[in-house]
Amino acid sequence: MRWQPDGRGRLELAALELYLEQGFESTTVAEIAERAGLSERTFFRHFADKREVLFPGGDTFENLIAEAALAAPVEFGPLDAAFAGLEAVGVFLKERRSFAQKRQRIISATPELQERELIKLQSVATKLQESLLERGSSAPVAGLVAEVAVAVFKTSFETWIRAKNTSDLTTVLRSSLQELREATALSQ
Amino acid sequence: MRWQPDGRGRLELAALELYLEQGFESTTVAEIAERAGLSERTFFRHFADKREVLFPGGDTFENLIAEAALAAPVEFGPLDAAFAGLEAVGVFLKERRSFAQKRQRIISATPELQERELIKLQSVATKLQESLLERGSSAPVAGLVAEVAVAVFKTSFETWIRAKNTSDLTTVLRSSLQELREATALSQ
DNA sequence: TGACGAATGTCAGTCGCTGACGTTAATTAC
DNA sequence: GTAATTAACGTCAGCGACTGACATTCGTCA
Repeated sequence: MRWQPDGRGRLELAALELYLEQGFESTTVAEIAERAGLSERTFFRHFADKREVLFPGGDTFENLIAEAALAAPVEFGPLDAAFAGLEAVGVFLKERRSFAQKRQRIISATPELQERELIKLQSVATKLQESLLERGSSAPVAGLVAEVAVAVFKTSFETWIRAKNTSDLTTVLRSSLQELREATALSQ
Repeated sequence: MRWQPDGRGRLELAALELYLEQGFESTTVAEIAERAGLSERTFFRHFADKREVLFPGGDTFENLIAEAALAAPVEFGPLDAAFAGLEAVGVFLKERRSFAQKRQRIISATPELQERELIKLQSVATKLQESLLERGSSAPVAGLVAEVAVAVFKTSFETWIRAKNTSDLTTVLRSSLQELREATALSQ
């Protein structure tokens, strides 16, 4: 075989390493390609741009959430259904915490990458909204709840990533939901 | 005087027009500068990049929200304080609806610009969080509520922009908050 | 008048990214 | 088993976003 296997994976690994070593901005796509033993042009065949290499998996993430939300018990309201979706991610990330931490360190240091992450979360919200619509929510409620659920996810994820002990994202999610309910309850 | 006045303003106007006429991606910074009677280099002295020209005002927006949230009555809980901040934006945008619509048409057509908009909203959330902290909220609650408030703002703003009749953003915000409270209330 | 600073211009250069075209290797068809 | 097809990669040329360095013009103020 002329080519080493899994060129795409090698590019992802090389990019992660170089972004950690030198920072995102001072790393060149040519450098990444070189470390992966490929050409720059090939990098752009695998990834739309220099940032996308840090966001693999495409829409598997969104689909995971959407499906789990859809599969939630019928008696669940939209918010609980949405959270059933988010908890599926919690399970998914359980084994990948250290990778997620490395990745997040890079993203936190780079506004460009934060933008990309935010738009990914936005598409999660959109997908989630569709699920809630299918479950019978009205359009305004589905949009609102999806957006709010993702907002809660953001804060929970951040807490989970920063935690010293290896905590459970699902647990954090549940307590955030609890806090949300308290904060939205009308003060009596 | 050698230079026409308000170069920056001319660049903003030229950019808005060209983005509307030809789309964001097929518009060149050189074109914008030319229409404004300036050089490309000068464009980049006024704006960090090609997108930023659509987001003028810097952080006046965030400050407006943060201050209004801070000025809310002491007896308000964090969520209501946050909404007091958002309503200040509602007032601010009242007279600028048609401009906001043009701008939003461009943004909606361009993922790159959506990314930028999202990170602006993120910095609003951060600023808002600081206000809530000053009001005495705990860190987790402030973060959560700020994030959720901005999420509600996003859906309200979208509704307001799309409305056929010239509705009031503040009104939309209030009804969204009401919907949020219903959605988070435990189903009895 | 002359020194200084603010806004702009010019130029060269790097880097992200794309289109066009050619090459190699595995697979599939016959 | 050979030929056609396809998938993955390489090379090259080129555009456009963005930056650094240096020069210029104009208003201002001593």
